[in-house]
Amino acid sequence: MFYCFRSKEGTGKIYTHREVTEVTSDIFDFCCNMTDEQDARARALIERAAAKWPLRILHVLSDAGAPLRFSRLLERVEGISQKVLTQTLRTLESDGLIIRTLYPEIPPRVEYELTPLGRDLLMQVVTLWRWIVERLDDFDARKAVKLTAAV
Amino acid sequence: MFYCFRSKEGTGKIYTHREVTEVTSDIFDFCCNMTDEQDARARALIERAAAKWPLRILHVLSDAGAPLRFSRLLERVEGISQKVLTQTLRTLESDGLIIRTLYPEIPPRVEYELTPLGRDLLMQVVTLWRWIVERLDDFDARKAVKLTAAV
DNA sequence: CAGAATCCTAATAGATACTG
DNA sequence: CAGTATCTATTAGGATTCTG
Repeated sequence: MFYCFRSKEGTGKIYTHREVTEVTSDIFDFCCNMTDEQDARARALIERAAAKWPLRILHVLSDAGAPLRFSRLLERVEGISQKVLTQTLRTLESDGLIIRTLYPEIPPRVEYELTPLGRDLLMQVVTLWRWIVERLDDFDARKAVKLTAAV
Repeated sequence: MFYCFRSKEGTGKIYTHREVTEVTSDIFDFCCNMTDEQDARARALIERAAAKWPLRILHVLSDAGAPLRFSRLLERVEGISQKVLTQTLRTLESDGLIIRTLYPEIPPRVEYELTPLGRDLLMQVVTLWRWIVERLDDFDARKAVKLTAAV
């Protein structure tokens, strides 16, 4: 998704900021100050979380307010295939966003539920989603203006 | 990316919230109150913006602090091909995130620059990115705990 | 210079059948 | 029930060539 936000001008130094973007410089200082390891890990993490289904699954789990079985998830996450659901749940689990609990009965029962981290990540993303929905009408080439003209 | 955050239980009603998720209910009320059109448009928009290259391109433009020519973008967005850069720029332009200016000289010169909307979207996303980087060590299955146990 | 057009591949998703 | 295994279809993206 986001891919490396660090500036990679050889040394990794950030490009010079002009007046017009000065307001954002602390944000990009943060990008610049990440270590290579942080950058790589965050990048991999977000690449996984921003894939087609993960956030939808987190939302369904949050909505349910209780652990859900595999088959319930398959019903509620409309359009997902069983294979992809399995794959995605495994990834979410290994990232610590959900917990998988196996009850060794016959037939087997498996329940998935959010972790606090998973819930918090979802809330962060919904905040971004809300920001976008509120400005939906602005995302239009006909309303585009140059930064320099606007400041 | 995020895909439909609305609950689609037939009528579109939101699932009942249990105590444990009550804190998030206003956020999900927002999801629930979106119209179908808002949902579809936001979904399409985010699907485009969350693709492999768009945010990287916005960041390079922001970093530059000035309009950049096509060939400069091709250099600075490391790893992108000419075809994909062209495609992505067209999409960003039609969403009002960047402005393309053609100077009809010979040879032709084309400059791309951020719009205020593009800059703001980038900042929103970087905010999310920062939130994630700060919690990077928590994204680990070994640290996962159940929500009910944690609250 | 800034692209358009074409061809090609590599990764993903979907569908289906099978199993502890 | 909750998967795994296998195959096919789709598609994003890369490499190359060409042009106003």
